[in-house]
Amino acid sequence: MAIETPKAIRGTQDIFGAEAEAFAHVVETFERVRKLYRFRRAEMPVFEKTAVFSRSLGETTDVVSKEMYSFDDRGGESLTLRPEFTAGLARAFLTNGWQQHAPLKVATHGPLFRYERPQKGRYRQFHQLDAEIIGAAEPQADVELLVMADQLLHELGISDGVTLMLNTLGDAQSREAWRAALVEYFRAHAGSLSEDSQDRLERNPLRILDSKDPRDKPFTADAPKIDDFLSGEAQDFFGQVTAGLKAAGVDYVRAPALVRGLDYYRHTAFEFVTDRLGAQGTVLGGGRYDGLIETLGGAHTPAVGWAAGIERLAMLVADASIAREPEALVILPDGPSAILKASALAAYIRRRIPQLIKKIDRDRWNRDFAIDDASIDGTFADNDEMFGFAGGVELSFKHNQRKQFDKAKRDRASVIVTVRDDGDPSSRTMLVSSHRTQKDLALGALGMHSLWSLIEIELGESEYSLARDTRIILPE
RNA sequence: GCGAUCGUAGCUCAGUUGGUUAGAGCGCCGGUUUGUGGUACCGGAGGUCGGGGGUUCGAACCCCCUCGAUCGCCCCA
Repeated sequence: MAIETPKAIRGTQDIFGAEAEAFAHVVETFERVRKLYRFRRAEMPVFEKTAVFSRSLGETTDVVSKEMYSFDDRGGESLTLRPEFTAGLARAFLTNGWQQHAPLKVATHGPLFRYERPQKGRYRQFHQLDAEIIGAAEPQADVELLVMADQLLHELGISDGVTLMLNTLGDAQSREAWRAALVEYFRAHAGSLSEDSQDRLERNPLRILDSKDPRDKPFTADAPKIDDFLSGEAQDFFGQVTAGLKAAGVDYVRAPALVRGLDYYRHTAFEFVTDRLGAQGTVLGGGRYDGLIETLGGAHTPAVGWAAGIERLAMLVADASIAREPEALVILPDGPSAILKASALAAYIRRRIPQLIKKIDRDRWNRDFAIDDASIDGTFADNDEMFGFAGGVELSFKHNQRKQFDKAKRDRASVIVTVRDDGDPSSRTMLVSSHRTQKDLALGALGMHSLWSLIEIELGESEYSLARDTRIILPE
């Protein structure tokens, strides 16, 4: 009887290789930018009491009413796997006395769970980056978050084709008045609306504006505009947000129909949208949620935040082939007698490389900046590559020599070093086809190839003497 | 939750009026050759044709159910 291999759960993914590199690249870039903007790091549990989400998101929202992974634990308590970050973060803010840090700039990332129909860029276990400012009513907080999001996309190299869609929902009064006007307006045309929109009329009338159904289009154009219902304060607030964006040089498009799905949003609402991911075009979205903390029993605490889908960002990164698997220097023991020597060499190089990189960076720094301050403007761009080193040393231990060599090439080795035992007159080093392009080399990129040159010099006449008999095999 | 397309070796796929032991490339394992490893060649392992049921003398190919993926709707990151 054959043993059946259990299958992965629907909507989950196993990420590997280039995709995993892209995923990690997104997270690493986020961490760097988050520190740059001085957002503090937080980690929260993956599950909470169900009430944390049902109360803050709104009972009637799709997320709460049909997409949550909820279950009773052994004590009979209803728990839920987090479908989003904000509610759990708000709960943590209240239960840990984080109020003392307000306005608190926090960031986190990790897995979230939603029972939805899987599609490209949409999974049941998915991952988000998240940034929030809790306890700040100032529009400058909204601006800070948006500028940070914009920089993140730029640093990921995927800002082309991504547009910031911006809207305001006004304060609670403005939003309510607008909502009432919309209901009245659409109710007059209810008979002509799509079934979906007739349903939305009761549950979430704002969303009718977003409808893609051609039957709704004629009515959405003439629907009441939020701008006509904004209070003076709400107008002023939005004006300060847009002025802040202009001052920081962040482009946006006013999207009066943009409405976020969750009940807690007020004032600023925004999405960064791309047309390259089909129906899942929203890559980062968020807004202000001044009422949320109160729904969890806290004092009135204004807050803003956004979340971004790591999978979606990673797909854009992969399309732009920005993230590469690290290049390799491969060390092959040439026969069993050379195994120990090869591992000694690998250990030496691996320990030495971080110091060499520091030394190179320091030398370049001195060369570029110490000589002439006036040159600073021009040197930053030139030096982008020097911080991008991603290389590794692979010590091969497969027994078949031929396979070792073939595998090294498949793994895109920049340098292959074979090691033979002492006393073997044919001891030699081989440099095999550098896979870096001419352009990379011309830029003086810090690759495995150039690092190996330094190591060769260091080794000199040592016991390895690997630089002798060097042979270079040119790329095809 | 609704609609559409699809599901054949590890990967990419071929395989129609349903008919003998289901194929290719790449990968994997072994070997030969090449003046020392980028080549070429030989051989081998590996497939419940997503799963279950049905129609039929006989189905990878037809029908039903089911699971999964993809695309769209809904919703959202």
